[in-house]
Formats: sequence, structure tokens, C-alpha cells
Amino acid sequence: MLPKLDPLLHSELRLAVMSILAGAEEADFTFIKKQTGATSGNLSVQIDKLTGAGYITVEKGFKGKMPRTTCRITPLGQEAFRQYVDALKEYLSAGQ
Amino acid sequence: MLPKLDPLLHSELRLAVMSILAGAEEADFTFIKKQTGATSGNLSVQIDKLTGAGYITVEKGFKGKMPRTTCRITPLGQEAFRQYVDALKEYLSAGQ
DNA sequence: TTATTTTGGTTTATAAAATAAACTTGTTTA
DNA sequence: TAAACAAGTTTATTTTATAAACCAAAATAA
Repeated sequence: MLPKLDPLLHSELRLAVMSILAGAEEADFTFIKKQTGATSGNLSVQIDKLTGAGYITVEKGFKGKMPRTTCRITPLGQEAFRQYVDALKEYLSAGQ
Repeated sequence: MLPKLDPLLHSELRLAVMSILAGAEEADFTFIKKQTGATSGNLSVQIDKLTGAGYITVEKGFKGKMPRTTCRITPLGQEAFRQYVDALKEYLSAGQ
């Protein structure tokens, strides 16, 4: 039977965020927003969820005088992402 | 920028259904239900959505005296599935 | 034969999620 | 100094997914 997909990762925006963070040291809010094309509100909510799950960490600071929110993936997040990718591959190849 | 994922396919159950149908001539309701572990209600709803989109066709008949609902993927559905898989690959590999 | 259960679903209601709209705080810029 | 902009957050709305309830016919048990 097909494996269950982690509902936290099976969301377009959260998956995009995780995908970006999986490939980078860190990325800040505005960068992720531009890359994904998401609205601030949606991104803020989804980042909260990923943080709540321990998949990413958020660090708030300033770049000059402007606020800056920097995100990083955690080891737990990396593992969850890896597992999600594996599970998904079973779906995509179920027909072969 | 990451591509938009077809919302009709970015659903665990609908993706499972499409994945099963992509690899088979046809499959009937009860078979899909067993394979996916879905409830009848949920499966019924999701099959309706896929049918409404023209991704699958549904044929109602009888096996002996018992009703039977047979599903098949359409060319449109196959193409949508293929595109979804391609789009998803960009997400999964964005970090490489 | 007539309950009772099972099969194969559909319809409707509820819970959860995604998204959008509105708002806040502080910063530039005209 | 007033208006516009940056960087978000909070709240409200819409959409989705899921579950619960229901239904008709067939099969099975009493």
C-alpha cells in the first residue's frame, strides 16, 4: 500500500519553503517570498507551522534598520523532507 | 521560480488514484479503495472531482448482480499527471 | 421466508487548511 | 511632515479534505 504523506510537507507552499531551505544554509523571509511568489500572510502562517513542527528555525534580526527574518532547516526537517521525497516517489512510480 | 502544482493532483488521495490508473488499463472502485485505504465517501468525492476535470472516466455497470464502478484515466489525465510529476521534480530537486 | 448483514456506493456535515484581506510598526523618500 | 514603502502579523474567508450518516440492493443466517 502507498505510504502516508507527511501532511506538513504535502502543501505547495510549505514544500517550496522546505525545498529552498534544504538547498541553502539559510534564507530570509523576503527571499523566500520572492522565490515562491507567495503573499506575506500565507508565508508567515506556513513558516509558523514549519517552526512549530521543528522542521525549521527562525531568527529575527535587523539588516541595517530594517527587520529581517532568517530561516534555516533543522536536521529533523531535513530528515522529514528526505522521507517525504521517498514516499512521493512511490506515488509517482506506482504505475510502472 | 518554482512551477505551480496542479491543485487537482496535489491531493494525497487523488494522486494515489491517478497513480493507480496511470499504470493500469482500468480499476474499479473497490480495488482503488483497498489499495489506498480510503473511506468510500472520500473516494467517491475525489473520483467525482477527477471526473469533473476530465482526468478520468467512470463507467457504471454490474459484476453479476452487484454494482461496479470502473475508472479509467483519460489522455488529458495522463498528460496532467505527467506534467505534475515534472513540476514536482523541480520542487524535490530545488535544493541540489 | 423474513430479519440481518454486507456490498457498493452517495450525500451531507464537520474539521482542517490554504489563502486573502486588513492591520501594525517602523523606515524611507518626496 | 506627509505619503509611500518594507516587513511582517493577525484575523477572516474560502476552499478542501475527511468523516459520519445514510441508502438501495444483494447475500446470508435464522
